[in-house]
Amino acid sequence: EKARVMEWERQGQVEHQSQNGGGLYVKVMTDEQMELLRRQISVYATICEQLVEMHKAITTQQDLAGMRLGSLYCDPFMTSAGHKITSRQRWTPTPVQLQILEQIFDQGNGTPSKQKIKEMTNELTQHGPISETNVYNWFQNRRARSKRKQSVPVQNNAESEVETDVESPKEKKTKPEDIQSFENSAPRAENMYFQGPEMGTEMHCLDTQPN
Amino acid sequence: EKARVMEWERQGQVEHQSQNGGGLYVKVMTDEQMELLRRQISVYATICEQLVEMHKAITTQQDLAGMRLGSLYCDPFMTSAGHKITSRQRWTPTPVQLQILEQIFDQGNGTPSKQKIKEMTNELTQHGPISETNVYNWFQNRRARSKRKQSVPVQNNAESEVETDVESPKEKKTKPEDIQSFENSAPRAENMYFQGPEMGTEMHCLDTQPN
DNA sequence: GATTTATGAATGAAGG
DNA sequence: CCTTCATTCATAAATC
Repeated sequence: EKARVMEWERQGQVEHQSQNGGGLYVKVMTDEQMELLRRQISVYATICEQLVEMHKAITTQQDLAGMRLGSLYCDPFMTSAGHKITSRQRWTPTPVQLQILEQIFDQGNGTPSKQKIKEMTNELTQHGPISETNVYNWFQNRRARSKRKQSVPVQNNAESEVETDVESPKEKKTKPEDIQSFENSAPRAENMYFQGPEMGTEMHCLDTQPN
Repeated sequence: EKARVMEWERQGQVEHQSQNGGGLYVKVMTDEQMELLRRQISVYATICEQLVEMHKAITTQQDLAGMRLGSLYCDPFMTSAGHKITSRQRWTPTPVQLQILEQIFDQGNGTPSKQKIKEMTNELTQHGPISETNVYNWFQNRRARSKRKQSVPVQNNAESEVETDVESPKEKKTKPEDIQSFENSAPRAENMYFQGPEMGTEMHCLDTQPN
């Protein structure tokens, strides 16, 4: 039942749109499925809101006592896949950092100058460890990869080698610019974009000020 | 407006399926949009889990139990949901594709150029769904893993440590020690808020599974 | 059907 | 900038 949300992903038919000569695969979902999704998302939104509120209240009232409970959360489930915590040897942007970076990136002001990077780094430091090199690399990678960011049409190959006479259904990476503009049409995406699993690394240290 | 998440609903095309005689309207979304949605949901799921865990820890510890937030744990899907709510489908090579790929790989022609990948993809499409990205990834992984396989079975002498000595044959590897200056300091919970909790309206307490 | 393994994919960093 | 590599994550497949 937990996978109900994305159920449509599996049962949804795959439509072959043969417009423009080049085929384009798209997923199809019914209104029912969409409504289901909408509800599920709403649930999450509400829960998050409530939890955040509560947590705020609790930590505030607890702040008086000056209790430190940071390390207490460490284990619960930041290891969603049962991995070791200490294995990080390379920088990983915190959710907040990611948000900020994405935001700046979306402003499309091309390559950030060295000066700008310095500023950014300075700002981002407030949200976690980061270096100018990290920022620089991030922008490099982000730009480079935004080009082939086209969604990979991963379709299940239920049966082996069906001779589908398709030409090249998944090559919609015609122009990077097109994709770019397409991405812009999904506005708030970046604001919510935290890449789940890594988040735990930051969250568990909820104590605001280690004295 | 709380319906931002469903933005794709507006931009997605609407397909008219005239099957069954009676027309049936369905929404259409691209893979990219779907991936976006998936991530958004994943974000919520993770945040919820985190918050719940933290909250549990706090309330358990201080035991003052003044606030009754137990109702928040009541959600049926929270406990079992997690990251599993949104699952990504991934490409799996068909036997024939795999065979071809292995064959090409064995020819030792190192890194396949972009052009070569395109050709291969084109060829492999005859034997099942596949994209250039898939091919690219496959070669990357194949090479990386064949390299790693080599370095492992080298030790057969008087050996005592068999746990952390599987270093890659590189010497420029970073320090194995995790002297990382303590993950991150204090990412306040507020930082995790997303500017759109207002999208939940019709939902309050879960237990919504339309089962 | 719960765990473990194999492997496709994501990404930070280095090289050119 | 672009490409490549190393590492990690997530999940399909395999195993128990």
